[in-house]
Amino acid sequence: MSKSEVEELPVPRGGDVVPCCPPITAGELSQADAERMAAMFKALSDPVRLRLFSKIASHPGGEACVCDIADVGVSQPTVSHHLKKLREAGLLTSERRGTWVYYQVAPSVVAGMAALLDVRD
Amino acid sequence: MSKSEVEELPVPRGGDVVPCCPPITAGELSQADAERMAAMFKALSDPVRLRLFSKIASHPGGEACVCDIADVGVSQPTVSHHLKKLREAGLLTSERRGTWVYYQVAPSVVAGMAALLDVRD
DNA sequence: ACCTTGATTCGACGTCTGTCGATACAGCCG
DNA sequence: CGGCTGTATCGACAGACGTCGAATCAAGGT
Repeated sequence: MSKSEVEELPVPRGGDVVPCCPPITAGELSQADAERMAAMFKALSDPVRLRLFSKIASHPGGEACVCDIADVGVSQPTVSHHLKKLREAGLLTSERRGTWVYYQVAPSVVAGMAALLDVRD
Repeated sequence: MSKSEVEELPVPRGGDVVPCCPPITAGELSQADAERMAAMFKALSDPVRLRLFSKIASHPGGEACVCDIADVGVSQPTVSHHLKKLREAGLLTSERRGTWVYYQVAPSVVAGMAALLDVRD
């Protein structure tokens, strides 16, 4: 087994919109859908991760170097740990360019979360 | 101190839209905003809570009796515990009518979460 | 080669969280 | 009143989580 670790969610790249789940008002979530979505919400359920995510999302192009966003009040290993969590949840992708590592938001995945929360009544 | 417990977020009722936070692409979240939003995402970060929430949201009128949604595979005290968490996060309100307790979704709060995740690029 | 800088992994620690059974509370109905 | 049903609280416990310092890996520069 070459990947016994936490399974990394596949991250769709490009402009394709991935309808992860119907709006939550459309019907009950299945057990499987609930677990997948819960994992994504859990990734954003920490203030540090939320700030890291917002720093990346608000950077031009939706991407940022770790060194640009590391100032969130915790140690640098902790920042790395949180970025890994966000990446494993499929909300971010990472790419090494020379000395630095750049993280990008996965827009379609985040849009899927927003679509789930469409509760207009 | 009459409420030394977990502080319950105020739940706006009625049709008024509450712009909790600007889209996450608009700029970095402040520490305080990050903590408030993280608390909401944390409330939806559990599969059981997500299924309870979806059952209520998909009920007509966005409200449901506990007895109608309690079948999610965990014990009744655990269901009650999760509903309390969702209520404390401001995502649900509760109301006792006779023997039964009805939970309703707080649409504007959920809409605020969705607005935060507006990451169109 | 070596050292420096950026980033990840490792190991440990205290805290928070989800779960349960037992118990208590709130209304209805005989 | 006394029992019954629906819901909430309590106390306990195992497992997950966030954090850190130390160590390791990756690229560049001198």
